[in-house]
Amino acid sequence: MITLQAKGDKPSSAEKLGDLTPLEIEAIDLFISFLRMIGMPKSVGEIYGLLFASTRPIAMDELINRLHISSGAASQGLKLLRELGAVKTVYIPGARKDHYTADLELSRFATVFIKEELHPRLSRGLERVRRMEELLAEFPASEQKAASERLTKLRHWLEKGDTMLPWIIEFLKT
Amino acid sequence: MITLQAKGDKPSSAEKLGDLTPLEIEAIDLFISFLRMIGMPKSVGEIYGLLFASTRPIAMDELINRLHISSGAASQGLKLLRELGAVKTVYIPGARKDHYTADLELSRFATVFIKEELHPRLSRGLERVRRMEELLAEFPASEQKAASERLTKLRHWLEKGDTMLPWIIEFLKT
DNA sequence: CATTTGTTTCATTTTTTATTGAAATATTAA
DNA sequence: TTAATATTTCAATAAAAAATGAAACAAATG
Repeated sequence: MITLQAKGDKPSSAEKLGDLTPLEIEAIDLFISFLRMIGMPKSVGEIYGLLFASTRPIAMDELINRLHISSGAASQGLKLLRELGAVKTVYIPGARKDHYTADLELSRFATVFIKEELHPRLSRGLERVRRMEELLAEFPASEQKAASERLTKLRHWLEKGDTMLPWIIEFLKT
Repeated sequence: MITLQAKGDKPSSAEKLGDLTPLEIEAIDLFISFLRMIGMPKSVGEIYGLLFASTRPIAMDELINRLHISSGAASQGLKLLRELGAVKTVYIPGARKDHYTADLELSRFATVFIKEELHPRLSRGLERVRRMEELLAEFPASEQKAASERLTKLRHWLEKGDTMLPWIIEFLKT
């Protein structure tokens, strides 16, 4: 593969089918790292990163070529990002292929993570604690006290965490 | 393996080398789910879950037997939890083996995650954005504006996120 | 409607992450 | 000491997660 780039070249000239520019690489790296934190595979970070770095809309085959990912990964990654609302399809007159751009509302990632991962887990956690508190009733009195203290502590903590989520969402949105 | 438990038995009788009680199972499940979210393997969740559910200190071989995990997983899991401060060694007069208890300061998990994962990533992200803003200088004026808007937006968002972390830590602690 | 082009699906493969358990090391007891 | 017990380490293995790419499907073109 050709990785050369004429010396004086300013970015944007070597794009399209060429290799990634330094700026693109930085952006991709950044989003790989962030999206991985909320459980997304590398390929999704790459896709969003490249779309974020690029002003003009990009078609799937360009993502495949420039990122060197498979069509499967590109298709699934785009689907996921579209479902999140993090990527939009752009209409380009006379273009056969679909073209994509990054939606810049970054809070979306945090929000989705909170709503779909964190909050449900806290809720299920709280249910569980209640169930545990019931189970505790059948314990010998000797153990009841210490155990129920722990459960109360755990419940308080889960409740507090859950209270916090809407704030965080709000704060990040504005 | 024996999984029976006489009908009238109240918990705590079948412990030690027996199977897990319903309460323990709930606690373990809960902590597997939570600790997995901050990137810890199942075995660590199991260990902390069992220690949390148990009032009395537990030795490593009991963890191994009751959770059916290997000595390696037990040793490494305990090491990690000790390093986090989430598990303490308890001195028991005349006991050969080390005994462990769960530290109940649950905010510790969130705090560690924030300080060791989230904050460093935001910092590195900010560095990167600055680097990108420099790279941008070499761009054709036509692309400069749109791109620099994005970077500014990204930078603001990272800064805002990073501001928030100390609050969250504070709030969860109290 | 046939053909070309673009996209999705999903069984297979690759990569990454976690677990195992035997051997090495450390610790306590006799 | 030495033997017995407890713990850690780490190469090998297993399990989980992600990526691949060929085949099925869909959409646009002429």
